[in-house]
Amino acid sequence: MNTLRDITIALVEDDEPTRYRIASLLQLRMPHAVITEFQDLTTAKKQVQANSNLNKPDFWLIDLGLPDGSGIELIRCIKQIHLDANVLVLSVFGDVDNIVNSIEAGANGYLLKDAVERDLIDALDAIDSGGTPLSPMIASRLLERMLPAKINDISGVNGYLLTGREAELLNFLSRGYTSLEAGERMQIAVSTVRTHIKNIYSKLAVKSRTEAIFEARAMGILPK
Amino acid sequence: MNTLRDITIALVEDDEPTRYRIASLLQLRMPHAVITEFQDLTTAKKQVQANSNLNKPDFWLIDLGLPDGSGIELIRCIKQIHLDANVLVLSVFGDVDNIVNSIEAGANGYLLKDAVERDLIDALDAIDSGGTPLSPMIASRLLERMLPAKINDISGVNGYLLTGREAELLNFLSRGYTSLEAGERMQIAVSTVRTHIKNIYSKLAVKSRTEAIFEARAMGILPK
DNA sequence: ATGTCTATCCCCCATTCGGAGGAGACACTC
DNA sequence: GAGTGTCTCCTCCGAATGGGGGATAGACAT
Repeated sequence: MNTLRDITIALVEDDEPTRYRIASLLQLRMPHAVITEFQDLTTAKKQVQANSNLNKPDFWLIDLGLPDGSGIELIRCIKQIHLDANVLVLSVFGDVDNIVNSIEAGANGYLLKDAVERDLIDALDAIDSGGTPLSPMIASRLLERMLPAKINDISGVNGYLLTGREAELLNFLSRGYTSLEAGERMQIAVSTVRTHIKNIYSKLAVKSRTEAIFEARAMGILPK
Repeated sequence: MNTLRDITIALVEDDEPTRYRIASLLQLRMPHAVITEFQDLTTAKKQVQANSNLNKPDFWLIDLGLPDGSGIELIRCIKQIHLDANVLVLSVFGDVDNIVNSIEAGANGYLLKDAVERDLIDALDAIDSGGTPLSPMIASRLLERMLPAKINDISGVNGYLLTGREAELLNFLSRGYTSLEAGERMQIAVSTVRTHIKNIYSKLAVKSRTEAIFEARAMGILPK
C-alpha cells in the first residue's frame, strides 16, 4: 500500500456530510483510490453477496449506526464470504458491546469518528501490515472487558467475589443442575436458590446461567 | 495536559542514544516538561519507593529490555504504590508474553519503538484522557490471545456426533448467548435455533443448556 | 447498639426455555 | 426414484427462569 496503486475502498456511511468528508479525505491522500459509497446496510450486503470474486474492495470502512441495522451485521456478512477482507470500523459508539461485537465479528480496526481525520490513513496502513489499529479509548474499553480476572482481583477481595454458598451453587449450576435439583443438593428451598442466583448475576454483571458460568470460568471462579 | 504546565515525566531506558532521542523529542514538543531519566531497573525502583508522595511523575515511559531485569517488574512496582500512575511502555518487543504481562501489570499503553516519533505525544494525550494507546501490531497480538476460541476448534475434535451448525450453535450457547442472540449471530430464525437445540439435547441425552454444555465439555466437543 | 454481611425464604410478573408435533428444501447415496 | 441426513421454519403449551420487590435471623465488628 506504500505505492499509489489502484486501491479500492468501500465506504458505508449513512450521513451525507460525514461520508463526503471521509471520501474527500481519502481522495486527497490516496489520489488513485477507487471509492465505492454505500448509504445503508442492505445495499452494501447486496454488493458483498453479488460479486463474490471480482471487484472485491481492498478495504471496507464501516459506520455502525446505519438506518436499517447495525454495521456489525455487515462485518459478519463480509467476513463470512471473504475471510481476508480488511474491515475498519468508524463509529461514534464507544460502548463495550459495540466494540466487542465488532471485533468478534472480525473487524480489523476500530476508530472513533473524531479521530478519523488524523488517523484514518495510518489505520489503513496498519491494517495492511496485519495490525489492528484501535483508538486509545476503544482499546481501553476492550481491555476492561477482556481482563476481568485482573480487575476483579483488585476490586473484589482475592477471589472472594462470591460468598461460599453462592460459589457452591454456581458449581452445581455449571454441572447442569436445575434450581430445584441444586436446592435439594444444598438442602435449601428453591426460593433461596433463586435469591443466590440473582445475587451471583448482579455480582458478575450477567443475566443468564450460561453467561454466569462462562464469566465465572473466565475469571477463575469455576475450575478450568 | 492541553496547556503547557509543568508536567513531570520519568524516562526509563538503558540505551543512551535512544534515551536522548526520546528526551529531545519530549523537550521539543513539551518545553515545560521536567524529565527524569533512568538507565536501569534498580535505580528506577528506588525512586519509586523513596518519595511516595512528592515528586511523583505524571508519566512513566518504560523500556522493557533493561540490563538488570524486565521493565514489567518496574510497572508492577509503580502500580503497587501509585495505582493511578500513568505508565506507557516503549519497547522493541512485540511478543505476546511481554504485551500481556505489561498490560496485566497495569501499563496504560504500549508503543513499539519504531512508532515513537510519530505517536508518543498523542499517546501521552490519550492516556491523560483515560485511553489505552496501543500500536496496531500490539493490539493485534493482544486480540489474538484474548479473543474466545474460534468455532473451528470444535469441528475438529467433534466426532461428528453433532452436525456443523449444531456444534457452532452449542459454542455460542456456551458463551452465554440466548437463543435469540445466537440466532442473530448465525443468521437464522429463533425457531431454527430451538430446533437445533432440541436435536443437540437428544443427541447428548440432556434436558438443559447448562447440562448440554457440561456434557459437551466432558466429551471434548467444546474446548477446554 | 448499630450496621454490614450472609443465608434463608416469599410474592408477582414477564420472558425464555423445553417438549411435541409437522413441514419444506436441498444434497447425497443406493 | 426412494431414502437419509442436514438445515431451515412454524405452532401450541406448560415449566423454568430472570427481574422487581420485601422480609427475617444470625454472626461479627465498631
